[in-house]
Amino acid sequence: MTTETTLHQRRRPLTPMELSAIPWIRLLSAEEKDRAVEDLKVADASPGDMVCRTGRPVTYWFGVIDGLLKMSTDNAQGQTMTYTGVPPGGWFGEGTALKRENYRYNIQALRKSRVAGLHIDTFHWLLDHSIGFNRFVMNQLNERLGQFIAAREIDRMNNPDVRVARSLAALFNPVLYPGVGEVLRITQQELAYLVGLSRQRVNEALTTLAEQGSIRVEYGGLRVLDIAALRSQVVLR
DNA sequence: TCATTAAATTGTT
DNA sequence: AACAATTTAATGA
Repeated sequence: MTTETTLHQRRRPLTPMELSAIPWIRLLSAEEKDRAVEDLKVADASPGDMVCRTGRPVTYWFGVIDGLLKMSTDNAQGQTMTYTGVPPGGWFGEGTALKRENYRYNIQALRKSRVAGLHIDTFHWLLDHSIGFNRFVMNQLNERLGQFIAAREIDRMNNPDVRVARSLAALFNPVLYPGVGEVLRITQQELAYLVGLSRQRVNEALTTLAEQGSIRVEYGGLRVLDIAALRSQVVLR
């Protein structure tokens, strides 16, 4: 089930195409950019691969170039709690990286993904030198706070259609996940894992949302037509 | 490039 | 959980 392959193997430098998928690069000065690019590494993760584990010391600040990751923790009872999915353009772990603590969650690939890593020392160097980078991180922290508050609401809702809608709205967040365009590449099975519902129920919810005109269901992905409608889903019955 | 085949994903029960 | 239908990806001429 859980492959032990980690990012520490199979690391390689970035291609120009991959660099363009990193949202904060453009905010740096030439000197800062050189330093960041020199340090950046990418690795391919297969489904089930752990990108980082709870309790491990932070060595990298991670971002998703392509694919889909899952952020979760295991509670005392041994049950896995999934917090959110991380689609392309998403960067995470800055909270723990700031404090040089240990990772507080597991990050696992849901599908074949390409993950970038910036060493924590370079992360701190950028914080010390780049205003643009600071702005990015601050914005990121603020946006994520809003998302986690929204996530609490989602958890307290029992209506599956609304849960799916709100979770989707979160994944389509353009600030946190600028790599996601009009179409989010995600299978209904993957969404089911993230939301904690059966694939059948997710399929039903997606059909309902499509009928309402807020999304369009496509093979291997979902197209957003009305993000506001997704966010403001109300429990109807 | 095209046709065939295998694999993945979806829709439904 | 199982199944058929549909779409995409892979293969090889």
